Amino acid sequence: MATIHEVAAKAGVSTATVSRYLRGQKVRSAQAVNAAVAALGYSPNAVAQSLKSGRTGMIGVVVPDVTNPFFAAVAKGLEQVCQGQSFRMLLANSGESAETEQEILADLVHRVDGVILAPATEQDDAPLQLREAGVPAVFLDRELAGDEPFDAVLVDNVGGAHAAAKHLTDLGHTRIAMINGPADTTPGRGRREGFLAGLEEAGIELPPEYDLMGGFQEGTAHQLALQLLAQPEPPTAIFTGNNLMTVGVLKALQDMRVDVPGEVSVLGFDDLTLGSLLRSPLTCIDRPDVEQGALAMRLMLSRITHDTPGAPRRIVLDTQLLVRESTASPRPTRKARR
Amino acid sequence: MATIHEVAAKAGVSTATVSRYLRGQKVRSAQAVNAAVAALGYSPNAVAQSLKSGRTGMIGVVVPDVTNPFFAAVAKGLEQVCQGQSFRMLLANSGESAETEQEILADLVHRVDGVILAPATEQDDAPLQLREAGVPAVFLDRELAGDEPFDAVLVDNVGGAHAAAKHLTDLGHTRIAMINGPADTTPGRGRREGFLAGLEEAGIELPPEYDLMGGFQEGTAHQLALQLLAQPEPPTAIFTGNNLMTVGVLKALQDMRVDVPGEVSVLGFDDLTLGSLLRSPLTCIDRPDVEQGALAMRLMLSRITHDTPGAPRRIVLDTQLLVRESTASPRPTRKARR
DNA sequence: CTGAAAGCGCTTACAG
DNA sequence: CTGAAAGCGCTTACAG
Repeated sequence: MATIHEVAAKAGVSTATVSRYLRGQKVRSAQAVNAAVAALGYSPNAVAQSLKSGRTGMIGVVVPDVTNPFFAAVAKGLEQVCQGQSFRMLLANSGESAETEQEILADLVHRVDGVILAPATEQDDAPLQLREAGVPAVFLDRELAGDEPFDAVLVDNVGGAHAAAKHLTDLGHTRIAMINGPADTTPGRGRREGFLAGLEEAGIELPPEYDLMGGFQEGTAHQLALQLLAQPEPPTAIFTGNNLMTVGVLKALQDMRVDVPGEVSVLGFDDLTLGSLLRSPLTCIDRPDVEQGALAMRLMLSRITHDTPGAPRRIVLDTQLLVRESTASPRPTRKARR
Repeated sequence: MATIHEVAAKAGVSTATVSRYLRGQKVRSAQAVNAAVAALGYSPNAVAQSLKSGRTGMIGVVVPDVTNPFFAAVAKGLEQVCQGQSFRMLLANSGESAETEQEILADLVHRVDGVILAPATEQDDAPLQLREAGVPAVFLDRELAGDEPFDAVLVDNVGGAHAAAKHLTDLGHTRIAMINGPADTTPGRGRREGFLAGLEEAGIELPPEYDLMGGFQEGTAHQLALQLLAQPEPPTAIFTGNNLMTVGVLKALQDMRVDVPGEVSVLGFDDLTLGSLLRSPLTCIDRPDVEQGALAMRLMLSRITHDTPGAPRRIVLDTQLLVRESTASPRPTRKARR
């Protein structure tokens, strides 16, 4: 690949002049420089530019799993904003592991202008190194437990889960179970809190055997759902902590030939891509996922390009109860399944 | 952030010694250097290292849309292999636009060690610049029309679509429609070719009014499906060119209250994430998507790290017909819908 | 083993 | 407007 020196030589000028020409400054030899650039197919080396400027034009994005449609949608929002401002995304998967996340951040710290991340847990201290290194960070959908102030774009987990509980109790359910993700993550904790509060308002308890927790994954939710169905008194409604868990539960119910919502109502936090095409179109707590990504990126870029100072901003997006067909009033009589 | 100079000063050695120590060489002052590194929280600047070495440790990945679950799955495969070899992925969306792709590639060319991409069209010549720049390229799921030899990891579009046609004709369908993506893309062309061949074997034609084409998107497929249903003699079976188009068609059929497979059978190329949970579990042409990504990344890394020379490799993965419940024999009698 | 020095490819005050 | 020169933060032959 041609360097600026070759262009300068060919055009009979100094590298400074070539550099200036490329940055749009007036130069006497514009003609010659332009010709040389074209002839050599020259484009400046971005790595060298970064070393000089200290800017890389890249935003690191660390998510637990790109395959999760929620994060895919978020990535789309991030990308849209990013691209418009000629920044690029450096995408990495932490796989919900704090160690992996730590490695990724250490590697990213010098090659990005900022990091947008969904930390593995709320106790995670890996992100603190970003602050020490002076790299702007924006938390996405999750934050840290400490009172370290960071920018964050979140969703109203408590409110959403509260609405979910209300919907189920309003329908008349009393035997309600929750299959949720880890309580040491922002969504896990918030959704639990909101759901319990909602149940309590209706005077309903969540007995331990209905209070199940696992990774935010399809597989674990599938198992937990089977466990639930095997109980002497299975619930008539299940609230699931995220989209992946909803899928696991729906598959378990389908495997066991349990009718939804006839025998069991299902309400998920987060919609499914094909929510409306399902055998039982999913009732869910919906939220603006693409927008969440777009907001996070805008927040980041305003920090970087306008060098916006000031206190961290915490944006909390509203959720919406989307009533479809996977929830209904419980049947008057029910027998335990086995 | 601390530099190697500060570490050297603190340890009372030269920067060369610090550098050597960090690369695992034996140095007399290991103790002191180690202490200085720790005290300053030093980590080498990856950008500077790249400038020296010419290696960036990054692989550019350019796809039309990360939100498409197929590409999300591919991205997962790419990521898994990548991470294991301590490379990072620089992900960009071309949005099916050759211009955007061109810009992205121009920007990426200096900051990545290789590019894995799904070109917007087969006539696209943007990727040729990668070759000129000496940047290894691997085509993913799509290739170029010319006989430019490039590495590629593809899927057997012709064979898969052929099997799809056979399945439908075997069921007894004769009025079969195809809603496919652009013929100037590898999948669009191949699937068309295979499907037509399959129909022909059964002595069935594809009349122009059953031969619909649009972008590989949900929206266009939705419209085209409505168009199909409005015809005096609508088809009894529809083959869709990709997952997004399948969703569009299924939604259109649901909107119009058309029973699947009672009134219309649907067979899609590529599975849907929730294929089994749908109202009519989808019969489809399935393929190993995560593996396709993993293979592409392995191919890329073998080019880069082993500096493997030799002719371009073209890997074509097999597809599999997955029969579920969205296809059935046509009803003996049918009336036109309106 | 070690350090001084050159150089990766740029950009930008500093003189002119 | 222009060029020589310094410097961004590293690494690595080259002498010692």
